[in-house]
Amino acid sequence: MKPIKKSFFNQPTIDLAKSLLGKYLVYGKLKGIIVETEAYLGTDDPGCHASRGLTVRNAPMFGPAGNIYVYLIYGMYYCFNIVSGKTGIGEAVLIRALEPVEGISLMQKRRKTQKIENLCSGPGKLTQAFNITKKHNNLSLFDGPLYIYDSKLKPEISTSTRIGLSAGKELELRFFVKGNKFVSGSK
DNA sequence: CCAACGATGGTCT
DNA sequence: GACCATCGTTGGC
Repeated sequence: MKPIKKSFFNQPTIDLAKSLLGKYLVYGKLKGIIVETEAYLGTDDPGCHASRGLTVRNAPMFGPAGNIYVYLIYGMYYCFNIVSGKTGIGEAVLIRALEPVEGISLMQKRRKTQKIENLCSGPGKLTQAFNITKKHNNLSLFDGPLYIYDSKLKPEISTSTRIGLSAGKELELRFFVKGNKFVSGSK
């Protein structure tokens, strides 16, 4: 098991959002299977942070594919995104949920719960479980400490509208593993 | 079960 | 000063 090749991130953002399902997110001894993602499509997508052009906050989204974009939401939680598309267009994939695989006891400690289904089943939960913060903003997935590992899993993919948006909510850009109990909102 | 709501702070107007 | 790509708790049934 090793980090996925760089060319994997060069596919179109919607394809990448689907392809990431079933892959591993790895940080030290922590590992989880990506089971839920959302695509954000640059300046033409009203739900995307990049829709109003380059700002201090969204600058990492305009960087090269495979970089990391982390931002603070509601003053308390971080969201973890993988930058996608060509440099300068502001696209990214939000990682919304993971199925915990390794390092579960540490995740339980950080999340203050024993319940496995509640460790990484939401964008704010998984960053808490993995201790992903603003210090990871604008790093790349090739230089550590965070990596995407390849897998041979071929999950069945379901689609829906994105969650929590006020603009662009009609677009079907959320992708998740069908029937997986670690997807957000599954309780 | 589920709907409503408050916490909390950076970013942008 | 308003707006969030959220979550845990509360209080109703």
